[in-house]
Amino acid sequence: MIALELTTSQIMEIMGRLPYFQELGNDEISRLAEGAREISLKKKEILYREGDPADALFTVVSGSIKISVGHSRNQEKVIDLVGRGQCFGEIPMFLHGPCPSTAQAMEDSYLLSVSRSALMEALDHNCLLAGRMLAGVCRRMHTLIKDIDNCHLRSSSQRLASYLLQHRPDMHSRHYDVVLPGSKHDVASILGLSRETFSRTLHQLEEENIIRVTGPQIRILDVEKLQSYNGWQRIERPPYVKDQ
Amino acid sequence: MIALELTTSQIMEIMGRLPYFQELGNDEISRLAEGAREISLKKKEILYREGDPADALFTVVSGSIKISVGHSRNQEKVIDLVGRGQCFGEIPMFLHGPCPSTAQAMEDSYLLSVSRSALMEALDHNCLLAGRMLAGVCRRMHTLIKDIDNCHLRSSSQRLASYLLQHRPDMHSRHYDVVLPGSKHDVASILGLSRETFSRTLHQLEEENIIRVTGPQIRILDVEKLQSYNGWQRIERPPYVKDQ
DNA sequence: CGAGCTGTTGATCTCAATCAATCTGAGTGG
DNA sequence: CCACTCAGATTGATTGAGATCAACAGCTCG
Repeated sequence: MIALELTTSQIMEIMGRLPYFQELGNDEISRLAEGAREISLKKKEILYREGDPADALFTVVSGSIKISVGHSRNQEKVIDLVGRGQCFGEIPMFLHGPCPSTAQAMEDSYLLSVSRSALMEALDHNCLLAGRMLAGVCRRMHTLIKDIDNCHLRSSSQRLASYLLQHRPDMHSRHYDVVLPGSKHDVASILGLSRETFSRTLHQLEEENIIRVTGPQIRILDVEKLQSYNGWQRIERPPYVKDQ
Repeated sequence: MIALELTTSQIMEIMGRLPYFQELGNDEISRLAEGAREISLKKKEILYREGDPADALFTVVSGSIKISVGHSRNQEKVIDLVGRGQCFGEIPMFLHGPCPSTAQAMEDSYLLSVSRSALMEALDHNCLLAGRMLAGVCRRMHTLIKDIDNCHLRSSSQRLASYLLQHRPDMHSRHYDVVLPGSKHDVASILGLSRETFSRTLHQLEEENIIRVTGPQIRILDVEKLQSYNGWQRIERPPYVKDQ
């Protein structure tokens, strides 16, 4: 992990283009930039571990970061894959507690970190920023809930189908591509499957001509069949009646 | 679902005591109260379902609410049990989208709802409120992440042990009680177990004199053994070496 | 009382984890 | 250019934990 020496104005330049901070007042950004650092991570490098203290919010400028739990127990479960422009680390920031998760670079990445003090200062004066952060955190929570729902579906093919349908660009597209946001291992972990099961399930759906897999790209050929996996089982079991 | 006819001043009285809104300016509260309604729910009554539109934030004044997903598919997975003073419904509120989950009263309950317009108005002017809501949402996300981690642990006894340890009042207490926040069925669902497996696991730990179960109350007798379930398995598998 | 709900216990079965082996392609260096 | 390594992905065989099915015990409530 390398902290680069950029000038404040360079950092402001970068921040001004990030979703959270764009269109904020120039003085606001400059104060935030005072508490900001740029961080360079090599592929596989770990930014923080579960339980570490934290006093900064991170934004991905380039590259991608894997957020996971259970890393220390050797039972990694991926909860999010954060791409460029997105933020992470809100939880320890606002709860003033240790990190609940581990953050690891999936490829060489540049991050911008903003210190808690600078951020809190900005939040005290700028409601626009607060609103964006609320929306941001809610969005993360929403995908988390979707993933929980997904992992709770019984069969592996249902989970995969549901995942692929979640990434449908719009309600009416019948064919579309999904590019896996990480290695098959990591995506399997998001789905709560072992990499082996994930691989098998992928091939199973391919056999049935529902999808076509080309490396990390999955082309959806038959949305209806995919949905039938998902919407299946509408058990309307008759109520149990004793002696009848 | 009954919307009671309370006077604005009565609502202000109630709001002033809720965590999110206490200590806000009187004029702020009165404007929020304009957009507020009190809602009465009977036990088992559903406030909203997955996919419903929503334009209000809810706070539990008394009673308790179960938040779950997959309700419509007959595969309910409980993601949160919300008690008095706590808020829910932030996600559709800030994402301007449909509810990702279902909210159902676990007992007769009173709620206060605040309309989106009133809340947004307040957030635009009051950074204190925004900060509290950020902390609130982050806290919910934090427990969500803990639960995901938990459900990903292999054995049922590990999950139960981890759950019970999460509710330890402080790091040093060796004996303590955990009162289940809902029916065994619902708690089992939080742990990602069937109620049958949950029951069996409970009795298994009781057999080993680690806990004592009395209805919804669980007394922890042996924290160390409980921790050994959790911290167990520190697989330090030697790296695979071919022909050696 | 009987209906309905929650929780318990027993028997069975299924699906995904696990172990193990192989394959592929990218990267490295002689 | 080939040999070698290494990480990721795949495929096969096995198995065990937990879901499911089934029956029942308590309990509360009208």
